Amino acid sequence: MVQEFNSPQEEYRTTQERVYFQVRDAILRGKFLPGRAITIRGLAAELDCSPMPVREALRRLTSERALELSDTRRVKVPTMTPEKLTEICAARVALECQAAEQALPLVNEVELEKLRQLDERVTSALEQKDIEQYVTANLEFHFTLYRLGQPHIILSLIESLWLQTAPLQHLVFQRFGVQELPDRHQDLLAAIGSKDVEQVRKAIQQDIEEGLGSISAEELL
Amino acid sequence: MVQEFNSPQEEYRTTQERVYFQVRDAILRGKFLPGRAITIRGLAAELDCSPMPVREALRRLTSERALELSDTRRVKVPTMTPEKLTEICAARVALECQAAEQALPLVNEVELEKLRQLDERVTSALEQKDIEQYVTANLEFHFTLYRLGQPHIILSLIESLWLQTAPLQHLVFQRFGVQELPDRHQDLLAAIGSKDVEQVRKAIQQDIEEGLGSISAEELL
DNA sequence: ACCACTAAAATGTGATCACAAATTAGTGGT
DNA sequence: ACCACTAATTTGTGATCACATTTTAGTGGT
Repeated sequence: MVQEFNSPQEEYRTTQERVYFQVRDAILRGKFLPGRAITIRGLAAELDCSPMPVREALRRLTSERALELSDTRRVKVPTMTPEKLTEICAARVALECQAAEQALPLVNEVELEKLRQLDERVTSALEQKDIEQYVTANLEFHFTLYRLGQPHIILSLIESLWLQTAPLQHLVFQRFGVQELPDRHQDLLAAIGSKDVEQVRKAIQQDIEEGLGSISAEELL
Repeated sequence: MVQEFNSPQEEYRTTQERVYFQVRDAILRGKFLPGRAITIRGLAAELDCSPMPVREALRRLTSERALELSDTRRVKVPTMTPEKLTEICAARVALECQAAEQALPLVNEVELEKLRQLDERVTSALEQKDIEQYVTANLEFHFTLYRLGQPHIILSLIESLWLQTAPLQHLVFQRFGVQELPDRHQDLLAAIGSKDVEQVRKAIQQDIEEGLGSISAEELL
């Protein structure tokens, strides 16, 4: 098993917290396959701790719907269904538009420039077809914007939704690549620059619906 | 300690699940005071099990923000701040409008009648100033509507948001009563009856903002 | 009375153990 | 080869224990 987990650079207060973020990160990076079962003892061995902290971390991730419990109580990466995808899409539009609207008044030239740089990393990753880089940069682009309004509660809801689509997203990218992905960030950046709330909402909605819609079109295994 | 917890009528698959719902229910019914610490061993004794299931249930509720961890790792009922309240308000408007919109096409006469009956329970509870009854009926009214569209993911996000305001709501009701509460359900029912999406959204937004706004006006201790 | 300091009790975290249920491996029969 | 059946292993859950940290109670001094 090579480079499944990142070693934690930050210091965590508890083992459980460390495990939580390590597993969470692994999910976001597509290291788990949907449908594959995850074992407490297995993870504990890999992460060098007792089953105890793993249990709590998995319980936490399960309640965020990043993982799910099978009918036999086993923890696994959820498989996506068209219904779930539609719902996540709708929820993301609702919440991310709200977060962006909240952030908009706080965008100054410095922040806008930071966003432009992040967008360049996204497009550059797209050109090089670097999936890993694309996912990371795209995530940072969106969350850098949303974080401006300091929306703690809404942000954690949005994070939960991203966690839920991450495994599928990686699956699709690995099968079809990232070349077909549209880049709506330009529209978004322009809208932000002109402080046009309605345009920002439209751009975010398009970004989300085109991004996840293209997946919806493919078979969902 | 009298009638703090409901005895579980349904059968749960695990003790942890039973404890989770019991504590969750107690929070919704305002049995915990904001700021008061909750101890694992204390709950375990009250709920007649070992600390183990309690730990996992509390971890779960913490990740839903129904409870929070203090800097010394103790679990307590979160205290509300104006910032959090504003955020929850915005998130609820965004998500509940979405849920209602999704439910709207599925409302038939039977469902509408059920909603009317629930609304009567709400107004009746308001007249009798029965806080317990009002909270329960109001919750059922909203969630009966939202559940129609079968929005699993969005619904659990909304539930999380309601959980977060429950303790404060009870606190305010006990201090000021429920007489001043406006009843926007009539507008909502009318809008639903005429299948007017825009009116439904407006009614929900007003219901939420007036309900939580009146709290915001009071001091938040 | 009030406050700093200390000692005792209680608390959260993590490890280990026991056990029932589920999964996997193995076996024999057709 | 294929499938039903059984045995061995693995798994999740819950209980108990150990320990460092925090909280509370108690004490003495001003």
